[in-house]
Amino acid sequence: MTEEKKSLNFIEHIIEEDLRNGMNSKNLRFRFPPEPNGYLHIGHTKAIGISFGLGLHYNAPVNLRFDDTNPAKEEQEYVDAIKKDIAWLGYQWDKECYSSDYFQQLYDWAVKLINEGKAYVDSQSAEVIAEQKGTTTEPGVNSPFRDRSVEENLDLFTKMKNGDFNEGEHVVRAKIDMADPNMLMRDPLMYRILKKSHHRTGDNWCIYPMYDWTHGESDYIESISHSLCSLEFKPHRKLYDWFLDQIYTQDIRPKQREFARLNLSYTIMSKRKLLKLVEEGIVSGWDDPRMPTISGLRRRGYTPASIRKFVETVGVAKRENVIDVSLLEFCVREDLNKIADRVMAVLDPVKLIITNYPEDEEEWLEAENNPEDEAAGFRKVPFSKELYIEREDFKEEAGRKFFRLTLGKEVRLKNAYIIKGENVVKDAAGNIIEIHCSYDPKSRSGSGSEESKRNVKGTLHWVSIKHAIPSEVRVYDRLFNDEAPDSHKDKEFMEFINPDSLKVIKGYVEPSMVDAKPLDQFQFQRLGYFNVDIDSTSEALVFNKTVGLRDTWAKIKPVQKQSNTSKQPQNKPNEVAAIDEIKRAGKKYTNLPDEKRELLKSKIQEAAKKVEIEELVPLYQTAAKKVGTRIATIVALDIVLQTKEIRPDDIAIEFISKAANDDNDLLKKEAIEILKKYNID
RNA sequence: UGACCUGUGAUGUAAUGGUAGCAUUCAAGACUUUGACUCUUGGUGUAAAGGUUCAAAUCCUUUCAGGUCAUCCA
Repeated sequence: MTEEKKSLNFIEHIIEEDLRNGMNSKNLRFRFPPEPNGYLHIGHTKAIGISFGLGLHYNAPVNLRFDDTNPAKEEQEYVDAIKKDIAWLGYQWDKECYSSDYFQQLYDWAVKLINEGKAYVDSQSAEVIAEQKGTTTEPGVNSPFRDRSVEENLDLFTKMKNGDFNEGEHVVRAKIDMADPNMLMRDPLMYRILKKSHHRTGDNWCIYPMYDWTHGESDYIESISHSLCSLEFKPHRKLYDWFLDQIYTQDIRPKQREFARLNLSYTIMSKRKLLKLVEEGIVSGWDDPRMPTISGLRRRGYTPASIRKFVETVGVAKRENVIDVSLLEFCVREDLNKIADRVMAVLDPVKLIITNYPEDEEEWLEAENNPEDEAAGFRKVPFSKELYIEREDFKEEAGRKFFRLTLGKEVRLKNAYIIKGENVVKDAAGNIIEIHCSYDPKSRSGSGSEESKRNVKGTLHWVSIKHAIPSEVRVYDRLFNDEAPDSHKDKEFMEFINPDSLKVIKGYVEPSMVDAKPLDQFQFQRLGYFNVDIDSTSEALVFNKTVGLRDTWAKIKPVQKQSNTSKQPQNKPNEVAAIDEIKRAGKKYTNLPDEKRELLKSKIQEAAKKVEIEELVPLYQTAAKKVGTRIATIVALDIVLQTKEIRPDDIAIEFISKAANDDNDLLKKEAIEILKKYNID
């Protein structure tokens, strides 16, 4: 163990405190309890990372427990997939457990509760029980069956177990308090009748325990010390503890603690919604490389180490969060940079002819596999008179910031020679079909000559046409165009699907790639990280783009006018800054006293002069839940209209009217004033 | 109009009454046979108001904002 002082998260603080209070660290034990009803996704990795990370930190065992109490939704297929994914991530569980293994114990304890008058059989319908529950502001009423005798309860429970009743005829409920402010304490269900085969217990049971009755008791059976789950289970804690109180006799008593779940920008995380993407054919399956599932990420080329690093970096706390995908991307790049061999591939080719290079000559030049890893060694790449280079790497003439090939300028071909652009050949439509250039024979990389060391500003990657292997390359973009596709009250997440999330293109890779095997990872130099897809064969190579390289050039080059209208507007830096300014101001707006608010307003107005209406609309939409941002956006819109001297168009009107009907008075006031100003009803 | 939870730069997370730190993003620069990597530098922050204290992000009060809770789901 290193002496390194890492800051602790709040869960570790809790554990440290328990240890200080006399808990033996040998009694520490954690668990990860997935329900086997779907595939694991990046959100689950946080929970996995927390519990298994704690196990590693404290050298404590971590159980993998399948929470399989609902045979209607669960299948063995998912159990297998979950185990595979966790193992792939690099975590080792101690025991493999199943809630279903505890059905008998749970049943026995339920009998004990009935005997003690703490549970009863209710014979009402689901609807009636729901009605009697009351609401968050009104207490519920007792079931007429609440005071059945122990004998009757026992008899009915036995018959339920024996299959004498149909589904829905009876349930078992804990007898707690129908007036408790916590809805979960209002006589929660413990058992329901389900005449379904279970993937492990078969037809042994036709009554199945509910989550609340199962979870804490399972933790107890397994001697879990700290039972960590996500925040939405916070209200369940009271019940968790109540159930434990009924059966608890030993020293070790599990503790439930809750953390905020992971949200990723431009991503959805709900199993139900992911399933919809699969079912509607938006993606090719659960392992489609665009999916946020572990299997999708694996196929896309993400490494276990990068995902573990991501989870670790993201941290643990109790507040709602949205993590930017750029952090995930950073984590893969960081890992792949160290381990991926570099190769050359051209994805958008244009022919380059070296006029003074001998016709039939070919040379096999030495290329370094990975400058970050000396052990990676070298390989040979073939050079010849006719090459492909990236179309984007040539311009007939260009400004001084363009470091690539232009007419009359020199650049280096990576691992090869320095060349100079001479002239171009165009087709009838004016498209460049060939670039002619000359090379400096003495400038070969690694030859040791003066010329080989000459410094030219640009270096291009290339492939020899004769030797290159044509391959399929799948280039992915985010699946959704919206930062938070499932947080809009008035819009379905499906509306934000990016139609260009997959582009299949034909690329040319260097011949060393013949031996590439599925899931092998490479850096296509100057382009990004790519891996070999599982669809790939030795006859037809298929690559996935894992992630691009960081590209500072792309940010400064002028945006080309292209037809892809679905892309978000490429903001110029000062507009981005202005939008940020508005966002930031909005965040504070509602909390300020009036005078300060005026000050903030003038700030917003200043910033608003630099933006367009089109940029305000999405800002308003993403801020659906943030009142301050909505107000700031409306204030900004007002100024935009004024300074540009335009009347609001339909979009703007819709946008203002929506604001005028908002619950927040401040926002309402601002919006109504604008409507008045332009005489709109 | 209840109960519970949560508010720290753009994003995420530290500081447990004592110097607001780290990572990512962004910006500028150095280096470069990858406009990558690496390195240097820089910007933005404790929701608001009041109180306790020598000292408050931290404790108290109020306000504001966000979230969760009424499946025979987990």
